[in-house]
Amino acid sequence: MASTSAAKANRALPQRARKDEDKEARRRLILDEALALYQATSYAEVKMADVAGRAMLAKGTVFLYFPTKEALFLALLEDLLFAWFARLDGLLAEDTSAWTGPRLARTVAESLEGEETLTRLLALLQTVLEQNVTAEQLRPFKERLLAALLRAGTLVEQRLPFLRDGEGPRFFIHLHALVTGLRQMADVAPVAREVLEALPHLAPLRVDFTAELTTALTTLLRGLESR
Amino acid sequence: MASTSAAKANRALPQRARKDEDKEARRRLILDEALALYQATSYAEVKMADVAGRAMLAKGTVFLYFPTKEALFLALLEDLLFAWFARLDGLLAEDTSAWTGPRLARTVAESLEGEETLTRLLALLQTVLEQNVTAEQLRPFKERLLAALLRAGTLVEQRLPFLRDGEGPRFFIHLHALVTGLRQMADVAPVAREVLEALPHLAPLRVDFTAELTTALTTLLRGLESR
DNA sequence: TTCGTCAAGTGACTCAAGGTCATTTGGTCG
DNA sequence: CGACCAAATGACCTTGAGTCACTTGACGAA
Repeated sequence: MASTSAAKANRALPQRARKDEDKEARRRLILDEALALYQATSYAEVKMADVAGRAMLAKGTVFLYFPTKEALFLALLEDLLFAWFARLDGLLAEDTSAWTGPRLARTVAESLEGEETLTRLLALLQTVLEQNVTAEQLRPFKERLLAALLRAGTLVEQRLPFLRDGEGPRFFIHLHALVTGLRQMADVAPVAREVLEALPHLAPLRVDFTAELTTALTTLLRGLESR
Repeated sequence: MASTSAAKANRALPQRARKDEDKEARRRLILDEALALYQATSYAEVKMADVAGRAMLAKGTVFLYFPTKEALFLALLEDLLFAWFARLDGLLAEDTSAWTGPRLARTVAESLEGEETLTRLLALLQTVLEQNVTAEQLRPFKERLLAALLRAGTLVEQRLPFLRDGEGPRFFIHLHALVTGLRQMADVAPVAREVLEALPHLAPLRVDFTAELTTALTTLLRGLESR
């Protein structure tokens, strides 16, 4: 548990974060350390004690900033998810001419290419993260999600002339489902990976996330276009 | 933890299951009790001690039949999943004439209509169940899955003339992804349900599993047909 | 029928990890 | 400079999965 860059950032902070900005910095620090651990392992393997250790804080302190492990990871997901939405909005706003289905499919799939952490967290959302969180913690997330969904949905409807009213947001519902499902299939647990690699004839069960998402979205949009 | 029908079945068994058939019956009993608890609550809320209690067995005995909680639920999923595949195979074999995309979409979606437990477990597969299971336990599952996928995929290719080689199995990959994702969105945790019900404007975030699966599959298949 | 054997069954125990809280202490302000 | 108080601490609590030394019922042999 060597000193990390984030831990260094911590030492720059006063020992007690009394100003709101210091609190925010410490919160960020905890999120960063949790993220680093999660990227290296899995949700179950990330221990709250380790997060605290890496951030050079006592375990109890972490619980001052996040009431549960699930709340911590929900906050992490929130950061990544809405950052992605913002980036996608940018891509959709860049070119206001009419788009083709395949172009949208590619744009979306590629925008998720490097977002393994985001998509892994997304797959945890309903089965894990929403399990130990209060309604008060969940509400703002859902509110932001809806807003982002409607905004991005509207943009998509503007780009794709063949979309009918309300099909933009629905596109994102299906996207969410596909991302969740495909990420689970593509990013298998070490045991599963071992099994799949040991038995070559199981190759059809292996899934390339971006490739599969692209074809699924392309097909889905072609289906909408050809009515 | 009153006596259940399965517990009654247990009492009909000898106290020690020495014959293979008795062992199998006891194994089934444990699975049935775990299923009953899971249907009433959630994976996290099912305690191994409760499963044992309902089956009128000591906790240690349950671990004689299933090495981990995850292995128990994987076995449960295996039962339900391959029973469903068998039923779907039946439906696909019933009428050997050419099918339309919407017909297949409806058939599949409806065959999953009453399978909430199956689809909920499926959504747990990669994020939870494969986490604490050995490769030896997982291999037979994956083998059976591949076989079922190829068989059902072949049948689908035979019914839908517009499908190209290998697109039958791929259809099931996408189906798996959609089912996993949509189930997670439709079957939200109690907290999430509370939030969504308290705030009517969040209605767009609610998902009707069968309806959404049907439209997604229909659109997907139309996309394949219109090339 | 009885008895020895041994695997099935048991439940008290261990262990790990999330979460709590009485106590300590550093920063701020009068 | 000292009092105050919220931030920080870490020993402790709780819960639940999983273990294992011991008990016991089923069955075959005598």
